Amino acid sequence: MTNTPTTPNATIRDVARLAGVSVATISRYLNNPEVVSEETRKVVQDAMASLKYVPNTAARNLANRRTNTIGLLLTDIRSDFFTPMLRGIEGVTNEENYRLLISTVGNRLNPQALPLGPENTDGLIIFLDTLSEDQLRKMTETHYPMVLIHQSPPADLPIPVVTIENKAATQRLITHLIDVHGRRAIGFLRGPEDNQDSGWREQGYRAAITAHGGQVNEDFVCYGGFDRTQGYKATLALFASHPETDAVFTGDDETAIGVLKALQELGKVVPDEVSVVGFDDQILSPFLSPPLTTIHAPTEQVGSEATRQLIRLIRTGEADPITLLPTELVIRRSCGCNFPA
Amino acid sequence: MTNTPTTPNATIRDVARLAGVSVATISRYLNNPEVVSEETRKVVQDAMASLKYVPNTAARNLANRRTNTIGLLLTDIRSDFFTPMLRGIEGVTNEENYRLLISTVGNRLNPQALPLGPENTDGLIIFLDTLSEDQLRKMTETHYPMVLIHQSPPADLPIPVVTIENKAATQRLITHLIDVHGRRAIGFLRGPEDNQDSGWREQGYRAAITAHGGQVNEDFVCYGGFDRTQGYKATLALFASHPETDAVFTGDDETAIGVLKALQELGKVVPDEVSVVGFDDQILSPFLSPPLTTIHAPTEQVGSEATRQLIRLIRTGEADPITLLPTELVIRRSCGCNFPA
DNA sequence: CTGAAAGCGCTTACAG
DNA sequence: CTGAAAGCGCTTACAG
Repeated sequence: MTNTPTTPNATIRDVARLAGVSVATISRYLNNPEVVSEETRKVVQDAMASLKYVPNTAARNLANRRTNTIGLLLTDIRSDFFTPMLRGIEGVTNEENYRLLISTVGNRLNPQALPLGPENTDGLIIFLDTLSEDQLRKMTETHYPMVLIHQSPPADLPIPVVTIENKAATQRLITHLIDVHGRRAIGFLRGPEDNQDSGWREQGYRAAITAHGGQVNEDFVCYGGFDRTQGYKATLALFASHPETDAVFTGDDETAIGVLKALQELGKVVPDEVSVVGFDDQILSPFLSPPLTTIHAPTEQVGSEATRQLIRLIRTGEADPITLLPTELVIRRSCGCNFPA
Repeated sequence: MTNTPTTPNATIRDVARLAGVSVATISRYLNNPEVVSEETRKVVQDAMASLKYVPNTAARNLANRRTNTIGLLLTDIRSDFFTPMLRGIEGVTNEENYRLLISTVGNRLNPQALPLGPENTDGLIIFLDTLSEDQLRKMTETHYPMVLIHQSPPADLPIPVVTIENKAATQRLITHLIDVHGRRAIGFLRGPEDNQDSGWREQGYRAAITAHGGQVNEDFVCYGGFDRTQGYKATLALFASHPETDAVFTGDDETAIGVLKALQELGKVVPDEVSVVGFDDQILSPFLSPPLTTIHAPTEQVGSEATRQLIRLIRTGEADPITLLPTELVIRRSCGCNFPA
């Protein structure tokens, strides 16, 4: 299958010639139609149409010193998490007439050559642990607009953050397990060591237990990745050492899948014998069996809000230092409640 | 939070001045270091480093008449399907040093203004039903490189396609239901009317039944979207009119979730009374209960292969007219086999 | 409301 | 191996 180049595209000069006006007028028509006289406008329109003229973006970017593009930097493209976030980002970029450039970087490897930067984007949305503190610091020095998602910047760097409310929601969830379902031995698969969301959730977990006069048994706080397999293994290990466990709270819904599988193998009936609750409310959560009680994280909004903040930062030089989006308890069946089937 | 612009970036001219050479030499160093003398190279390196020089992409693009960027055009960002595909695409663009621009367009609405085109990308990957035949035709006329995913072009348009093998795999799957599990009344939730994959799967379904001396009962072929809710409703309707149904084949795994839910409510035990099988092998499929027998679709490879074809088309003007990636039967529990738990 | 001209930051034949 | 100069296709003060 062959694709041979055709006649080169018409340029602004061609349009000007055909319309019998100057290139400046064409440019004005493009950027500010109302300053061009009604009559001229018509001629220009016709000329553009008959030449099928499409302005050259590179030339406009060069002359304007901006790219009208924002970048999204990720470590990888995985998980249910990613899709709604991207949808939120893409929705706003589309609305605001920005283009969206996406790139992954190996997790903090090869710190030099970033594929996205001032040379091709007006600003950057940075997801989670994508960049090292050092890189963030350098990029901040150049005043390149950036917004972080689900990660606070190093203390002295004024980079805006968009993330979700973790602690209060978790406290509410654990309190529900204690008050309504009488759970006492609540395992917590907290997630990765350095994940900030996990840290806040752990605070909520501890606060809930302490507030009920309990004391946190450190055996119940298990570290690990957000990952089905790890959830599966951690659950088996937890019940091996603490068979009295009567509830498992996982740092995300993804992990809950592994937990449910492990409990099934152990012959523990959920939720009769053991409650299972998660965090995120991913799209599959209502379809698990039993349907998962969890905290709804507004992931799509995180994406859209981060994009709005970034565009504001680009345009006005200002943004909210921190945006904390509200989360919400979603009661289903896996905690022990009677979820309408 | 404020972000004030800083001193403008160094240009090639600044570097040339500091290094005491011409801008042409700097440009050569950038594009073809080996043609610059060892000695000059050192001086240039130092100058670039001390000025923290970053070449301006817009200027390079303008001078080169290319963007080093490829575009991905979608109707929406949804489903488990999207993530692996994007991962495949992004992997190759990264490898080949292309940037990736992503945009959605409302499904064939507003046919004029595409956000992606020759003005900002060297070529385009087009997913499914994103563009009308008319648009494809116009863009083909300009010899703009494009590759279609999961959709053939109109007959006379030479646009390369990357998709998967649907028919043979489906025939194998249905044959398995008939031969191994003795199923005879196999409902088929085929998916959207105009989806080409669905069309091929339907051919496989019919071929399998016919090959076994059966006759296809048209009541068993149900149209609908790829969607849990529709799967749920279609299943209820199917069993209402045909309670003898002993298997359901859904056009994708997503829909199978709704099918399983409906069967549970109907009190039909899967797979003892009814087999359920899907297509795609999405990440959640092994975690459904029971684990889903399905056809594995190499979605990530579809993404990477489409990207390779596009880059080849851009660079050489040639690409394979059609790339059909192999699919594979994945036996789990929901068909009736004994899947190792 | 419109035009002439300089400039955006690079690349690349053409000479040497 | 290197430089001077034209060109890539736009935008935008400056005049008028």
